[in-house]
Amino acid sequence: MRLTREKAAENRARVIDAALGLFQRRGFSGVGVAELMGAAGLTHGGFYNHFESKTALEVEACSLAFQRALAAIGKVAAKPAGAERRAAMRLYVERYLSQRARDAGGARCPMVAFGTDVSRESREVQARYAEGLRGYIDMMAQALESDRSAAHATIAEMVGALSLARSVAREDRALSDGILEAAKARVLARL
Amino acid sequence: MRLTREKAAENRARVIDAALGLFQRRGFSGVGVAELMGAAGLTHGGFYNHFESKTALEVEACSLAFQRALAAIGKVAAKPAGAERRAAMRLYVERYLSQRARDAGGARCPMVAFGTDVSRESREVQARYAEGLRGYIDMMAQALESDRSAAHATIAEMVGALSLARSVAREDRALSDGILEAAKARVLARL
DNA sequence: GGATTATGATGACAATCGTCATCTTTATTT
DNA sequence: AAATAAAGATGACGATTGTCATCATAATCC
Repeated sequence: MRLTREKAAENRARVIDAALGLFQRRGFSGVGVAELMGAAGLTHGGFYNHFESKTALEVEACSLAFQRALAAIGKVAAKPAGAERRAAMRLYVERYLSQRARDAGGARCPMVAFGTDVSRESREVQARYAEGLRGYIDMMAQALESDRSAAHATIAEMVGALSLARSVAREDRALSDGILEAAKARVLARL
Repeated sequence: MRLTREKAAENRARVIDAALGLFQRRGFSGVGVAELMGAAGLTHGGFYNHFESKTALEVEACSLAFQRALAAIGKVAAKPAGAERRAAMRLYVERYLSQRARDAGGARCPMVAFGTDVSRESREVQARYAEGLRGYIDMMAQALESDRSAAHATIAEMVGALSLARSVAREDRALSDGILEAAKARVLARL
C-alpha cells in the first residue's frame, strides 16, 4: 500500500521522533527496531524503506535532539545583550538544573541522554554528535556573552550535574537535590 | 572439577575484574555473559555458580569501580591539610582531566563510565552506585578541604568535562582538548 | 576413606536482536 | 489507462542474549 510522498515523509519523521524519545529513555542499544517502529504506529518491516540501518536512524535521532537543544539555547542567545539576555539565561539554567528536568523519563539534553553511549557508538553517530556539540557551544558562548572556553566549562558543569543528579534520583533524592542546587548556585553566580 | 575455596574465590574476583573492564569499555548491556566469562579464562556455564544473575555481577563491578576510585581520591584526602594536600589535589585533577585519561579505552571513573547507563539499570545497581557516590563526595570534600556542596559542584564539572571530552575525542580532538583545558583551569583556580 | 558438596564445562532453551525477501496495494509517471 | 515504483505488512533468517539442567571432577567434611 503505497502512500503519498507527504504521508511517507510524515511517517519517517514520526519514526525519528518516537525513536528519539525511546533512545533518550533507554539508550540506543536498549531499543529494538520492532519496538521503535511500533511506537510510531508502524510494523517493523517497513523500517528499511526509510533507513539504511539502525545506525542511520541513530544519526537522525541525534540530529533531532541537537536541533531541539540548539533551538532552546538559541532563544536565549537571540535576546538583546545585557540584562535581558542574562535574565533569560538565568531562567534557562534554572530549568536545566530543575527537579522537573531531572525527573523526566528521558533526558532532553543530548549530552546527558547520550553522553556515555556516544563514545561506544559508530563514528557516524559520533560525527553528528560532535557537530551538534560545536553548535551548542557556540550558542552557549553567545548566550553567556563569553568566549568558548567559559562555555566549555559551564556546559561541563551543567551536564555533569544533571547526569549525576539523575543517576541517584531514585535512591538518594536529598543527594540528588544537593548536586542540582550546588551546580545551579555556581553557574548562576557567574552570570 | 571442583577447585580449592581459594582458587574459586580467586576466579570469582577475576570474573568481576574482567567484567568491570569490559563494562567500562562497552557498557553493561554491551557485554554478554559468555564473553565476560571468556575474558576471565572460563566458560559461560559456571557463571551462575558465582552470581545470582548478570545484574548481581553488575552490582559487584560497580562496587569494585567505586572502591578503586575511593582509594585514589582517598590518598589525596589522607595528606596533611594545607599546602601538601592542595598539591596532591592539583595532581589528581590534572590526571583526571588529562588526555591520557580521556584516551583510555574505558573510563576509570565510574561516574563517567556508567553515568548515563545507571539511571536505566535496575535499582540494585543504582543503590550501589549511590552508595559509592556518597563515599566519593565525602572523600572529595575532605581532599578539597571544603563542604559537600563545593564537592558536588566540582565533581559535576570534572565528570561532565571528561564525559564530553571523551564523546568527541575521535571526531574533534581540538574541541575535546579545549573542554579538558577549560575545566582544568577552572577547577585548579579554585584550589 | 567414604560420602558429600561445590566448581566449572558442555550444551541447550526460549527470546530477542538487526536485517532482509516477498507480497500487496496504491501513488506517481508516462 | 498502462507501466512503474514505492510504502508498509508479513514472516523468516542467523546470530546472540540471559538462564539453566546436566555431568564430570575433585576438594572438603565426617
